[in-house]
Amino acid sequence: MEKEKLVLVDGSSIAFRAFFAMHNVLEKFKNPQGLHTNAIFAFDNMLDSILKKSQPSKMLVAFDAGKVTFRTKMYRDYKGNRPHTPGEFQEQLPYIKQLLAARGIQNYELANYEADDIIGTLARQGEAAGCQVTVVTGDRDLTQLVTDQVTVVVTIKGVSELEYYTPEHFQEKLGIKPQQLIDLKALMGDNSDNYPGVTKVGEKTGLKLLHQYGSLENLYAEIDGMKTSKLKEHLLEDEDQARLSQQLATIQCQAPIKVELADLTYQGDQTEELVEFYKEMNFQSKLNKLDISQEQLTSAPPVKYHELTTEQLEDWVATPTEQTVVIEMLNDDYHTEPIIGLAVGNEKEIWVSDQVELLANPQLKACLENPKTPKIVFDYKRTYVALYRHQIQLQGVKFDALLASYLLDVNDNSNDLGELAQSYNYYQLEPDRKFYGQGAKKKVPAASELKQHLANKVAALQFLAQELPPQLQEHDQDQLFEEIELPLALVLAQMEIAGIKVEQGTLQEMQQKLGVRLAELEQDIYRQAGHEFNLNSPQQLSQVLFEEMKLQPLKKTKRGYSTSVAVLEKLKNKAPIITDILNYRQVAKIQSTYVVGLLHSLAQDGKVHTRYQQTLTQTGRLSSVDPNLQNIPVRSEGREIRKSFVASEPDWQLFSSDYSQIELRILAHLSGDENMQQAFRENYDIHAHTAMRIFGLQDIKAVTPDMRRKAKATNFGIVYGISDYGLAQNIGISRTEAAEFIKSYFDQYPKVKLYLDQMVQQAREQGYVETIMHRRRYLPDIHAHNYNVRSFAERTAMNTPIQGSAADVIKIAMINMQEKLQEHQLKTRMLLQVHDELIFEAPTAEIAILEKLVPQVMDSAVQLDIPLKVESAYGLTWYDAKG
DNA sequence: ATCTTCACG
DNA sequence: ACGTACGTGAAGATT
Repeated sequence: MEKEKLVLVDGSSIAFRAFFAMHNVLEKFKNPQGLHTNAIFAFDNMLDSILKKSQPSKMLVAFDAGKVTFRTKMYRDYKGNRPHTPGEFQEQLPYIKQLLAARGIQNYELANYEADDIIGTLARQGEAAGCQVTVVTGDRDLTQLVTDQVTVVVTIKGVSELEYYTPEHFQEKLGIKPQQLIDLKALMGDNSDNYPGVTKVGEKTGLKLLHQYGSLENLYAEIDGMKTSKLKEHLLEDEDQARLSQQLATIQCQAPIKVELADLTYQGDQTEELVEFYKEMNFQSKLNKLDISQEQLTSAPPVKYHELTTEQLEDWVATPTEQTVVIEMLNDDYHTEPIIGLAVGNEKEIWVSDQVELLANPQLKACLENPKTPKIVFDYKRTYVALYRHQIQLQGVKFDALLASYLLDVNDNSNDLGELAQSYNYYQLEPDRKFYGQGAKKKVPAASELKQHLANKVAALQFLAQELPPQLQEHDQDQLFEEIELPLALVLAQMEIAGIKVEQGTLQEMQQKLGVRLAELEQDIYRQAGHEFNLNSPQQLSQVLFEEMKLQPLKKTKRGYSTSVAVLEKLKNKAPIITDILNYRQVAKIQSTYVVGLLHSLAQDGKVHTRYQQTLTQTGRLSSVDPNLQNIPVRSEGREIRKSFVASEPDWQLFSSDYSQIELRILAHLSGDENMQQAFRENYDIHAHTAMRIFGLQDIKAVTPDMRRKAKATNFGIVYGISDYGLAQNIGISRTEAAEFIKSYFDQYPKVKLYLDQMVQQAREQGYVETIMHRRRYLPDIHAHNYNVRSFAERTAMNTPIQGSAADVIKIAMINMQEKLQEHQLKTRMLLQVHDELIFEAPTAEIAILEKLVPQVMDSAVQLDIPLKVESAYGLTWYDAKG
């Protein structure tokens, strides 16, 4: 028969470790009642990994009962130097015990004894009963219990990195037997438990003594034979302390515990209790990991629905009320994904079908296209594009729960209706990740299940459509939602559908040429290295450079030495191979990401249709995927890629307009700094103007290119949330110099300084910062104890209102622009947005109109205290349409 | 799945 | 004393 497995956990030390392991997210892990939950969460993670690894049949988690123990009676100062445990930790302990109950695990504490003693006692009992015992703790003291039957697992970092102490490992590590640990501690004392041991004896000396004498007992028996030394003096002088420390270090293995081995049977998760507990703690991810049915998660009856058929449509159309619309696709790319089902619902009934042909029904089409029938959706843009592919132009959308949830909190951006509903304590919709599975296991379930899922989506959406609008109002975000994000979704859908034409031939030619160059560079590099290797592997490259060629590594990464451009640039003059590598890197990047990547994204119509992610960034910017058209090269030779982007019709051209220094202008506006505002009003070269001011020059003509470069970097730094270190890195000056730059910058633009300080202050006081259109970003880390984490939040507080307001401005401009194009009945199409730039395709005949219209619309998007500036360019390709 | 690198504003 | 500039996405290697 297999041995019974007993797991004993030092709950006190593990909970404490768990708390600090997730201390950096302390303020993010709070349940709706304001209880901190980080230690509970991390503790549960640790339970998962123990249960998985050990598969125990018996288990117990022991806790310290209080500060007073038999050890404090022996020695008043025992653990007397422990700092006060934080309240955020204390409050979680009762819940950790509740968690244990819900997971079917016993916990126990005993007055006057520490968790260690309970564990020691049960470990010996378990051993005697023939169990295989595993002890889990954050404290190395417990390793004194190690035997062939008792393994002690000690957490090294956090709660995930573990060290397994078997007799062999213990021997290897310390060179003594586990039981000798007690005598070692008797000699060296314990700082964290605050007992002294023998003066001047630490781990090294202690071990040496034990190797020589075997035990404390023996040492003092033979101490007369020891030759005279300071050490001997200390040993004699501190004998009492040593003997006391020995007692303190000894784990009591016969504590008068009131639990028996037989009580410790591991029961397994108590599903109902655990579900309630996770709900109370707001542990959405854990709820979803539980292997339970929908019914077990919610007590409500299943959502009722009708099968939507052609005949049913008659009834449905007859009642034209507010409709909730769900168009389902399995994967992300709605430009190509097939629709697998649809559902509609009003306040009375829900209809569902997996028959996509229904979309050809004229009545259904008419209803979806009727602007007077208000619609509720989740992801307007996705829904619009999917229906557009079925010749339906969705109209009348008045609420998008995805957009609303993004505005309410940009942090939880799961983009999943089920998860969103759960965060509002609505549990009748499984998240898609769980319903469809993920990775290789992802698939569409049987029709009946799918239809129930879609009906659940409608119901959840109806719930959210009630829940979210009042919150938008409370945030003062009605305008942002109704006049910006919602109409923008339609504009973006139209841009994505239009797509931009890419000349396949141009790219293929580039692919040829670059392929030849890459092969040459590769051979050159192999020759210089003396052998072939994988040039794309930073690991192998650093082997060649830093080990074989003995170049000086300048920077470390997590896995080895960095081979980034910054490093290689500095090594350039040490070996000719570096230049070739840099060259290879640049060309390889262009080839793989842009030439080959773009060719893969080319659709049947010869165009690429990116998707703009409207609910992703923390600042309100858009992002672009599949392909990313917001990072097509422009600074280097990769710019050639832009020659393949062309207008889609003969005698049309590409036209591009961009805001000049929009972020600095917004800073000038927001801060109200007179000096900066004046510079923009007078239309000075802003970086030169800054240089003149911070270098104390009388005339802008006295500014050298290098001064301007540094001033430009400083301006950027200000926008990013300045730090002397960051600025120093960027322009290659010392930190002291950078600090002087910043000081003189703030002297010249005093209100900028004031404004940035205010933003940090505001984040501290109200927990978030805002853009001019009330886009909000919460910054819980602003209170972090960790300097780095806190500093990051402070820089974010400074940067987000600037970057985010710029995003607001161009979004408004895009909506207005689309309107103007229609109003003037222009054929011009808006195709791309690159943060501060809009790209259009236009008949050559309309270019002259655009040259006036686009800048006019863009710079009047919002009224600021200083003018906005827009610059335009056009040409046959995107390469040419760049000023 | 995560890391490293590098492209953009 | 601490060690970072803000916001993104894709490719390829490695775990």
